Amino acid sequence: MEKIYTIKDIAELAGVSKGTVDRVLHKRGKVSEDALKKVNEVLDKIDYQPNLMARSLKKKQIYSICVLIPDSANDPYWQPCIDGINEAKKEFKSFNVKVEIFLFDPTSTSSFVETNKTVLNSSPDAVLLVPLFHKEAIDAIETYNSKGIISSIFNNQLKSNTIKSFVGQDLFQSGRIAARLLDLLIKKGTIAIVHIDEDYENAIHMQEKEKGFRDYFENLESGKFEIKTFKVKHPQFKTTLKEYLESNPAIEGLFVTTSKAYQVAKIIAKKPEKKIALVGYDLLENNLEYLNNKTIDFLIHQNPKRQAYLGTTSLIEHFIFEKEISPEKLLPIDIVNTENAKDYFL
Amino acid sequence: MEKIYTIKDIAELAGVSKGTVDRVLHKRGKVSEDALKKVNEVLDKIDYQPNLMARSLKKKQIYSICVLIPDSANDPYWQPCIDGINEAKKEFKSFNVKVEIFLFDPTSTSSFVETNKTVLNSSPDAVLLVPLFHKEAIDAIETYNSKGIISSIFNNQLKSNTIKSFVGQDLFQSGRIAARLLDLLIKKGTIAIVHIDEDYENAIHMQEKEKGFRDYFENLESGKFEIKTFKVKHPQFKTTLKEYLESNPAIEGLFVTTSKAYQVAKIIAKKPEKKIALVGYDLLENNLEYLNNKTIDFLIHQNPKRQAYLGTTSLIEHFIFEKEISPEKLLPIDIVNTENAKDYFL
DNA sequence: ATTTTTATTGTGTTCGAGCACATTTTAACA
DNA sequence: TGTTAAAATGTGCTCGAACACAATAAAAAT
Repeated sequence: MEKIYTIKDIAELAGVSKGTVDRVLHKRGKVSEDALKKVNEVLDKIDYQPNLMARSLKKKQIYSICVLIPDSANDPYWQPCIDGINEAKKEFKSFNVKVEIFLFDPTSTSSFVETNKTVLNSSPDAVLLVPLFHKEAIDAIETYNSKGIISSIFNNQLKSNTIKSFVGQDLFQSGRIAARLLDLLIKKGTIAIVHIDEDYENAIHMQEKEKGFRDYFENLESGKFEIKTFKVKHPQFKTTLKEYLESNPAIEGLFVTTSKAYQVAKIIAKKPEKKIALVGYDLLENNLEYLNNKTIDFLIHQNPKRQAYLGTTSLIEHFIFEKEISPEKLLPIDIVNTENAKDYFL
Repeated sequence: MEKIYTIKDIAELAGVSKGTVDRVLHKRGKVSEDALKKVNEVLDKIDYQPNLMARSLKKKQIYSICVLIPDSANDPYWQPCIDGINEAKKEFKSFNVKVEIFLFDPTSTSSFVETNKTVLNSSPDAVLLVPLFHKEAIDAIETYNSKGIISSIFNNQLKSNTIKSFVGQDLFQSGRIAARLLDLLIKKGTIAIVHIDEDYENAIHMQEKEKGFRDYFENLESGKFEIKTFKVKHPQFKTTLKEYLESNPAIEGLFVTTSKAYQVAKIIAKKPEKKIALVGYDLLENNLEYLNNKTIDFLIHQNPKRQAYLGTTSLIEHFIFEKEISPEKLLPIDIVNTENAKDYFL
């Protein structure tokens, strides 16, 4: 256990006052070359670690972090995010940080824009957001950046060099995993990728998952599988899918790229004459129900709670511990079946 | 954002001095009923959260935590634990905690006992240990307890009411997961549970995994599977397993209950005439090699790094944040295949 | 040489909790 | 009632870093 040095120690070792040491440490100038040298010599010899307790006790500044996430009233997928953020808040409650959650309607672009405006008005030190709307998110982040506000994103990837950090999963790989699981479930046959409820062109996550999924089978070269894509939006969903399945009786497996696998499960559960393998995303209650009755074979866990937690803590720790924010944090892609589902609710 | 109260605030609100408030908060006595009432009334109205920065700045006591883990020179499974502990150390380096790692030889009971003696001599505030040897671990924990030293365990479960906390996995469930995966991999046939390299009677983890595994198939009632058990210890391992497989040609799947699946893989990889499904534990390099060439189908990740990390941080946070130590923390049981293996190395 | 200006260095206070010690109040006893 | 013991309460210093401000030294101007 090596000695812990304080500013006072350094001052004594260098033969100057603690004020001078402080000026050197913070590069505030007003230090003679002679004194600078003396202090730096000591600093080179020892490993000075400022006492963060003392620092944050003294510093009056309260850092403000705003988190923008979709309202879970519209999509239960987002519910765990709140828990993750609150967990981070609780963990750092004694520190000088204020974390505020702002909800927007995931079905409304203008709601997203408006919420960003509100956030901007409160002029926070950092913003963590889910960039659900590509163009609008880029704009918002640009604005934050121009005001010196740090922005991080999670859940959805976005290419922008003003973003400090992304927390999420490798969606291409995620698609490959789904492919591997379906490869295992059915040894051959036709598989349909089902994109529901979101606009394919605007949903990069769907595209990435599809790419990864197809990539797996292309490299397999077995020729045992045929992959199709099926896109559908909500209102007409039920009948459309039913028709699609009836006109494609060769389909042995389905890969649902969103958290809406339960909607598909509802339909294929009614056709017990033939078990269709089904892989989807996210541990929503509805999904778990069909996982447990084995209509859904596997769910891939995107761990929104942990994403939100890590996104928040990395910002908090940046401010209070001066930790660097890692530009990309990819979470493991958890494979969930009947047996380990409950483990993921910590 | 509700106001943050300090002891001084409370003193003013209650019309007493901060010394009195301090006595009430810490139940140090020497407070008149009248003053006690006044302070408690204020305390009831507001939500006082002591400033942990100020507290740990003032408190000079350095808490000492010792961690006892098997030496990874003997078994690479333990290597990640060191990383997990160091991560915890790094995270809390500014706080008044000292974490020391002690290694023991996992093949030697006396090494375990000796290391515990060394730890005891350093009289730490808490001990986190891997109770590899059942009886000796109970004894050690008993001794720690009598000296007022908190003890937590991880990786291996142990029933003892003097233990503060266990971090690990539900091994019964873990066995069920392996069963589910093999059920999926082969639709019928004989499956052997392979216990290698450890003494079955002393290794509760093996027993629990076997119980869970058998439980799954018993409740299946399909009659499609036959489950056998095969125990073997190191030296003669290779030839014995080969003979066993030859004399049991009906075997379609193997479940290896330890991290030594690669040893089994080495053997069955040489019999390409028939693919035997193989499920094992832990992301050792050797295992990953066979996972990638698909000799091993699935690995169950026991996440030793996270176990060690959580075990350590829960003790640290107990001391510096006065957090309660949860008696049991069960980690998710991660299913790993070729596609998501690399995700688990953060 | 003396004053003024500027550069450099040192001192002292603050943050909030914890605790030792000083001071005041109350009770006990002669 | 006065004295002493005991109980209750208040005061003030400390932890380490940050920063304002005072103090000193050096340089420039008169």
